[in-house]
Amino acid sequence: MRLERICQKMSEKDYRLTPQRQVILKIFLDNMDRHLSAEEVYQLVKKEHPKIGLATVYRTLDLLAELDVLQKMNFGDGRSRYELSSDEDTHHHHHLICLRCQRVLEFEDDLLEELEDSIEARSGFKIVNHQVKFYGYCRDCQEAQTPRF
Amino acid sequence: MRLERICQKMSEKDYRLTPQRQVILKIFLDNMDRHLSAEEVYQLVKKEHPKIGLATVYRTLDLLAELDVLQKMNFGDGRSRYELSSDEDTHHHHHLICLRCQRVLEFEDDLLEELEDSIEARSGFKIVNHQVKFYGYCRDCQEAQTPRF
DNA sequence: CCCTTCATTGAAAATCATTTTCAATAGTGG
DNA sequence: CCACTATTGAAAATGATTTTCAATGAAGGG
Repeated sequence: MRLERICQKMSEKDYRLTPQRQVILKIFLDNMDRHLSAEEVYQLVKKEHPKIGLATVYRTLDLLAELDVLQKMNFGDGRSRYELSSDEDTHHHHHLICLRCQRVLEFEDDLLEELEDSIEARSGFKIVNHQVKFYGYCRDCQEAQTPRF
Repeated sequence: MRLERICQKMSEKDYRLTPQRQVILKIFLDNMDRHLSAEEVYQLVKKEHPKIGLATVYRTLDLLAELDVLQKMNFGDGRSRYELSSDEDTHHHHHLICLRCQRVLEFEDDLLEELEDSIEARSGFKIVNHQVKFYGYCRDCQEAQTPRF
């Protein structure tokens, strides 16, 4: 999502784009490929804004998730992770989580649309969002001989 | 999953089927349609086995999830939830989570198989499991006029 | 049987992520 | 410049889950 659109969303609801929030947003714009936890964001933010509090990070992440600027997700490691939302509707991707190295890969795909339509038609449930995670083994770990666990 | 198969899995790894574990398993066999949290399991177990400790519940849930007897899942309400695994491979279902009433509906479906195959072919990632959640509004809540939030 | 061993248990304490409280700060509109 | 309210940082509180530890108990060997 572009910064302009984000600012628009924030001012629509009378939220201020404070320096702390700017820094946090920048973290996400600079790390589009990562799925950051609150603690990780905190560590990154502190480099530019050392006196920020962890609570502010949590509050900002909540706020941005509320605005749909961030997607809050759970990869089963006991903490929430966040990534920038894709630009309205387009650009769908799923997460492939490696059971061996714990890496999270992204995978572009639109096929889920059909599935959603089919479910809506059959169940009467109106779907507005989804979260899909595939667990398995990435290419590297399939080849690796050494079991890690 | 049938009890027999579960016992088999446990003895394979030298785990004992203690009374506490039996009661917990029974809870799941008697509540196949629910997605119980540890606390909920604890409350149900206490009726039959009042002096069980919460820690034992957590330990047993971990153990059963480890054995793939239970699926550990997260519906975003801050606690893990568990359900009996379906019998090997067959019987796939997804979860439809209502954003208004928070109810979790189940939906039978096999269409994801194709998607998995397609992803495996294109990404080289070997998928062994998946977790799919659809967020939206159930039939009742679509009709309801009163917004809940 | 009795004894040793080791998994299991309950209760309490500890941990960890997240949320709340509260007083201080800082933008904004007048 | 003032008043109002959003926002912040630090500390305390919360809530789920995990760990610790001593006590219990089942299983096998002698």
